[in-house]
Amino acid sequence: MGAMTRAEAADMPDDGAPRTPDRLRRRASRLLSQLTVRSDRLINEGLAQAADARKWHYAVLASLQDFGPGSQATLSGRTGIYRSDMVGVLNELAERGFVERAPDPGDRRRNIITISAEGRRHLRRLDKVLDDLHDELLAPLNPAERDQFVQLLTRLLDHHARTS
Amino acid sequence: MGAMTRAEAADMPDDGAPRTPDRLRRRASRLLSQLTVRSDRLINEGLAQAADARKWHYAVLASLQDFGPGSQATLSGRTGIYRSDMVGVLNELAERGFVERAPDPGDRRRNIITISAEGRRHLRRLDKVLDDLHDELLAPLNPAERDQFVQLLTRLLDHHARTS
DNA sequence: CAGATGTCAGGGCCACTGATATTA
DNA sequence: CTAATATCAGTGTCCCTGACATCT
Repeated sequence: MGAMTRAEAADMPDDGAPRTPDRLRRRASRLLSQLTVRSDRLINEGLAQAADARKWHYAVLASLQDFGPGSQATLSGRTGIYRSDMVGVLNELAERGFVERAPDPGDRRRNIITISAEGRRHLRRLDKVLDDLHDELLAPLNPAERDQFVQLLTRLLDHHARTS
Repeated sequence: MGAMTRAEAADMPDDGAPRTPDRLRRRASRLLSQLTVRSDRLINEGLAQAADARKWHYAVLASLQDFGPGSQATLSGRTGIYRSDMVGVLNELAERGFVERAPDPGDRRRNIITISAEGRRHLRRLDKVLDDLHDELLAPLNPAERDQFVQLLTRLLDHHARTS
């Protein structure tokens, strides 16, 4: 190999900073992205199969139910969905009669999005499906640990949401 | 409007299962994906800027350093990078002289990937950069909480890795 | 033959950018 | 004029599939 004169075997602690053999498994960023892939798949497949829905549907409907009607830009801010992607999500929800999109008479640039009675019914269903899916997602943790996990995630997210 | 005859205000607890007003903020799946977006961006931008690297580079180099040389399929298994994407990553690493790709004399389907002395040097640099970036990522947590967080993530990931 | 390997082409999802027409 | 809004077109990344030639 040529460079082997100085740095020999792969498990010698003198060159490559081996620390502990599982640095790959301990990096929080890697754990996060790998777990999120599984979580997203679990949620999306579960919602698709049990309610013909996507996670965006839930975000929009819950935002409407909990904070009232709003423009698409407002919903974008509440849910974290991009304005450009919001159009498609609302089309899907409006097609199924879960929301209504009406022009704002006071500001004709805006649409005012409202949740319908069917939308509320659908939201209740989604909440039940999501409860089950989160039970599966968090299965290895007991209730106290689940709270702890959510609390840690929240603190991290809040910090980085304000920062950026 | 029109369905408003039956189900009135958006904050009435009788139809849409309002529980607590922040159901959107408490769903672990949402916290996970939102935090992962920030984390991935932090890591990728940090690595790009400080070391002209991507996170895949770290995964491959650390795997080689900690577990020794291997075929591309082996590395794929160790790092979680898809075989189809591994090609490109190894091309980038080989271009910069961090790994060497040599045909396996014992099995001519395989390439054996080896980390070079320069690769080891680069890996040490990446580890330092990643330490700083994780310090930023986990800034709101004290050391005990960071361990706890990593431990919770590990348990969840292990559970879902075995399941699927 | 079945099966593993490296490679390439491409799909789908998602975060994100940029442009445009409309309106305030 | 500027700024905001809804919309559309398109980019880049990542996870993943499918196909192929080569080799065991």
